[in-house]
Amino acid sequence: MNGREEEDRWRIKEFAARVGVQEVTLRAWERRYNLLQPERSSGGFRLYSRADERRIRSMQAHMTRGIAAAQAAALAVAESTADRPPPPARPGELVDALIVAAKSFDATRIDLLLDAAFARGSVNGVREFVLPALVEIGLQWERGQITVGQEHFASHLIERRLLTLAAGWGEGNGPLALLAGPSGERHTLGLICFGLALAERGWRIAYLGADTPIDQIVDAGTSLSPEVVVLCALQARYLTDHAAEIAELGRRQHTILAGAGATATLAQKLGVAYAGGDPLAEARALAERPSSPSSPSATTA
Amino acid sequence: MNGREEEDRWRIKEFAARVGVQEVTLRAWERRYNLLQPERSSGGFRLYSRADERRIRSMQAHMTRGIAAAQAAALAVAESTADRPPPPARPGELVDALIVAAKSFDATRIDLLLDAAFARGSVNGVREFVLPALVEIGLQWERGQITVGQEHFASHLIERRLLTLAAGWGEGNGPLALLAGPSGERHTLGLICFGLALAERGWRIAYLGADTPIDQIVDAGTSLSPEVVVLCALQARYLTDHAAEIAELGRRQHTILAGAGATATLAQKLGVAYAGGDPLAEARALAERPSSPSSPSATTA
DNA sequence: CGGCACTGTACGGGGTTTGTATAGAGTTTG
DNA sequence: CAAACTCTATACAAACCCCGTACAGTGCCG
Repeated sequence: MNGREEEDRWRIKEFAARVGVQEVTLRAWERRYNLLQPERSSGGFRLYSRADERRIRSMQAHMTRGIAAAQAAALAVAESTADRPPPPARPGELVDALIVAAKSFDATRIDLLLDAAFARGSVNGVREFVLPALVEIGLQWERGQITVGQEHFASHLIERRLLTLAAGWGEGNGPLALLAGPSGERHTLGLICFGLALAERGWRIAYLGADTPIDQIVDAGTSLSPEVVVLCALQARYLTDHAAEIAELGRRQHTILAGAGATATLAQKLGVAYAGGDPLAEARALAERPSSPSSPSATTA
Repeated sequence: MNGREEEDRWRIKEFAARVGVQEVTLRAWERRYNLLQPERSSGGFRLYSRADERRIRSMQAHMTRGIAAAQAAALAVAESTADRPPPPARPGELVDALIVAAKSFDATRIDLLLDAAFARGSVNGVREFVLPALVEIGLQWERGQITVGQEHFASHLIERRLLTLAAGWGEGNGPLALLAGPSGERHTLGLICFGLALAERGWRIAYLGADTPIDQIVDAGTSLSPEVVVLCALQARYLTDHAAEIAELGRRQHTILAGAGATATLAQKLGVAYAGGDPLAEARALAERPSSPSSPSATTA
């Protein structure tokens, strides 16, 4: 974390744990894709560096986008070889710059920053930048370092930008996902991220936005017959307030609860699925599922 | 900004899911229509590129309009083979080329064309190219010669590009203009053009974007105290819905209504100014006015 | 009505990719 | 020195993918 390039070196076991890839697999990737070039100890042990970690992470990011291992590795290598004069200023700096821009109502600047954030692909931008920025903005707001207007301004712009990124996500012929926030809920960003991640995998998104009455969601559901319906709420009450309707919805459509307001137990009680974590990871899991399970009853807990 | 050569490559399964066409069918289209030319992995697996995706989407767009597969494929191939290298010089040709690029979902090509359009200055590019292109796109859309998806695709790209052009328009010492679209309004291009024209004449721009709640505009207005506030809406109701607040805003700041949704009578009723025409001309007129009229009451009809 | 072209899909035999397992031998470390 | 770690090389199996051919449904035409 401190500015200097610490000469960290990890042996394979620790490195494997660090990046979440099995040791065998690390060796295979090194051999097959030439992805890693760890130094060696005098006795021949691999010593991985931060650069290796970056390559692994990059490869993983590409794989979550649905690119096969070999191609993902090639991309990761190309990236790390390419001259990168504008090192995507570590996320923290971007977030700070964003806050400054928000304080002076400088939408153009914010858009530029978002450009930088998304330069490496929208999903990565969201994960590394947008989500952290939102957290930070929320914190500053709580601490009174930023006004409601500024907070709205920034999140509104981010939302608009994400929606721009989402241009045409309703087009095409991929499987269809219906996204909505139940009525009362006003936050859309989690929902949009979910949608972006799915769209990146070729899904078609029907986006109803936040604060949508359940019956309207049901309506849309029956008329569009999507592969899946995603309800995202940051507070449980927006879901529990409509428990009966949601359960009913779940009986007709494959339905998923997401967002901080959702819990596995609640989902189970309502007989619907639950996506608890990071929207990006959840979307990937969903995209990888065997598609169209004709009986929409699985309460995958 | 867009020199990325790190091209994604998808294997057939992912690609099929992405474009919503079965794998068998993809192979058939490749064989029968010569639509796709995927690279091959060393072992012979197909590796599809973005260009392939564009061709598929273009073909699908044609098919949804009722054209048979073979013809649709031929059209898609023709579009993708169309004059790629020569970035045309005459405005009319540029517009045509843009439409072609939009039809084949070719973002890179559109960016290239915009490059050419803006080579002689942003405002000229806007007047001679972007505005005519938007008009033409609208016409083709009405005539059913272009799909909604293609239209959105193009206008989002143009918007993003214009905003990039607008980088730094908030800096300097000129008079400050605050630009915003009232909530509900989602179109930004007119607003941005207005801002670009003002910026060209030395104005500083604070850009809040479209779909901004009025109270937030007021907020920003009091904190930035601009020379003028410009509200742009394509439909009258976005203005009339907030008549009272706008009138109130007009009492504090020199306020201008613009866009097709604004009318002289409406402006007069709200006690604010009105800019009826082409954004570029209006911006010029505004810039030429004797600045800071200390009594913000002129309802220039 | 019988061809006929067009299209999307099915099948089966045979390669590829990729994560993981195993075995035997060497290295680090307390 | 022994326990814990690693190394290389080889081997697998599951999931993927390739190709050629065949087939059924549809719409068109003589």
